[in-house]
Amino acid sequence: MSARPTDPTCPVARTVDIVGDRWSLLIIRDAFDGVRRFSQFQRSLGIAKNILATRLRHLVDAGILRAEPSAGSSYQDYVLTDKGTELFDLIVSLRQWGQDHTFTPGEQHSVLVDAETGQPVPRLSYTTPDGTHIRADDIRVRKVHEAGGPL
Amino acid sequence: MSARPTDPTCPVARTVDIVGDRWSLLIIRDAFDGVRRFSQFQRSLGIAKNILATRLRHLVDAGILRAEPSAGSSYQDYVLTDKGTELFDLIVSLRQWGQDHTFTPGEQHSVLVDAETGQPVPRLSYTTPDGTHIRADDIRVRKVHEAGGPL
DNA sequence: GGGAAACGGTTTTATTTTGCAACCACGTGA
DNA sequence: TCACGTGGTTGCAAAATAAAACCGTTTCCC
Repeated sequence: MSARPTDPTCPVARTVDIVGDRWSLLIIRDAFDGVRRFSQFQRSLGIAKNILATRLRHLVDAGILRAEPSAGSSYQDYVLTDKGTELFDLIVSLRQWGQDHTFTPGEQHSVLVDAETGQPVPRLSYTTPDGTHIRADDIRVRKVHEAGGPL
Repeated sequence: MSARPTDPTCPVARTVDIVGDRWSLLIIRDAFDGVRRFSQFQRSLGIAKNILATRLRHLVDAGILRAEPSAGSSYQDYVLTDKGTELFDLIVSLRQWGQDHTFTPGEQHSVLVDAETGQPVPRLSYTTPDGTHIRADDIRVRKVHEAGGPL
């Protein structure tokens, strides 16, 4: 996806190189919403067919989507692989920030609901395994060239 | 940033319209790492100056960065606003997925460490306020046109 | 089975975005 | 003051994206 490789030691940069463009992110969002077929993506996104084709190819090549035969049809479905499904947190992050910062109070938007009960999902936050919340000030990034003990 | 407005009821789409491109995301990443000056961004990213200028302008217009006078200089700093700082989860999501899926076992990469102790931050996961972990299968998206009670 | 429409693309061509290099005014440092 | 760094802008070339036409296959429907 990326022209020139970005900082090769930064996981953020590597992810951005793979999914860091408008259409890829929206395709992945749709995939989480159950969109599977070429024409469904096209209608949902209003994307040109040629660029949809190249994006799907890239995402398949990247192991994020898998093309598999569609049930009861000779066409194929594009479905999230496990690797793709693990982009869930990323889509949630996009969604939550969008809810918080791009809608006026009364404005309607789609919401996450519990698959069983249909109840809205409360706001999610990042925590460590022991339940501690982490915010931006709590951490910093240690680059690979910095000292810091073995691994 | 976006040519044609995407689905106006989807918070994911709105966020993608604002920060859903390679350079904006990397600029925001750098901002979290303490980069503040035009030339620092330029050197860190290897980005052309004209496109850096337009991206910074967009991010300032979007309220994600703020241009403020640099301490002890007549130049200015670009610093994250509160709105921008709340993109922290998004950058963490990019980072964690990148760590998990774009590095081979032995390969070195930058890591998040505790600002105080310098210890690596354990893997973060999304939880509800009562501590429940949420995964992709647990939820679905309810679109605005679907019924679902008031609001 | 036959015709029409939908599907899943590819190709061609136009438009937009990006990247590069040169340039420039202002600040700063020696 | 003289050179260099900063923070851009401008003009041009290259690349990515978008729109439209086209095309073989599949499915729908009678």
